[in-house]
Amino acid sequence: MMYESFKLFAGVLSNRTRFDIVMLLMKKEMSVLELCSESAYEQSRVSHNLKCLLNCGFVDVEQHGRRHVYSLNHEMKDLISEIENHIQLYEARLRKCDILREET
Amino acid sequence: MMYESFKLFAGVLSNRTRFDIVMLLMKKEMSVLELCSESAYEQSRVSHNLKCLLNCGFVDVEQHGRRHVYSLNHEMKDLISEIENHIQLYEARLRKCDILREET
DNA sequence: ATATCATATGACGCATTGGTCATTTTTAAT
DNA sequence: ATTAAAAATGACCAATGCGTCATATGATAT
Repeated sequence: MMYESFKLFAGVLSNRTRFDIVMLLMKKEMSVLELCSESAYEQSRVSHNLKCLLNCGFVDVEQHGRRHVYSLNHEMKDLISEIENHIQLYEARLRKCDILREET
Repeated sequence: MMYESFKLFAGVLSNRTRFDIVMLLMKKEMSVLELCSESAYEQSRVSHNLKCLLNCGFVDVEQHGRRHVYSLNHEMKDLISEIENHIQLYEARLRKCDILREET
């Protein structure tokens, strides 16, 4: 079981589009179009990936008129910011292994 | 940059074969054949994935005669056991969302 | 030197994933 | 009721990832 949930978690976030969306939603809740303009990804792309995030419990939606406002699930928010810390550690370790290129 | 390292980390572990190998190496260091028999994966499969794990800094090798003994990078070991804790949290959350099926 | 054991590598094929385009659904405004 | 705005969906295609099979490399023992 452990693995299924890890795979789900990792799979969701190891995609640039979804990762970016999640990071945007870390700041504030947004509608689909707002996410589009902030991310510069096209609408259907954002929608498809929001659906995925919704299915996996990463985000919640609330509908106001014709805007669907997406927010990061507040429990996920905590979890993700903790993961962020770990990743920074991991980054440092990867650099030691010369896996990651230095930024230009 | 953050994303690249996350993707690397997540990508490596969101594969059943590698995940299993890592979990086996959490217990003790092993040769390729030992990993094969413990995991029931065939040799080339294990080798390919060990190479990946090696490239990403997850594991180290030491050669004794014709045995190549793989061990979990000790820094990674800490990191992974911390991640394990988070995943348990995440699992609980996913269950609340009815994403994960109950075990049979 | 040859045979055998342990591991690594390469090439190929299948399956999965993800993005795009076009279209549809839903809601609000006039 | 029609139009326009906002979001969702479906189908298709391209790219990627992964496992398998066959083969190669390296190391030890005889």
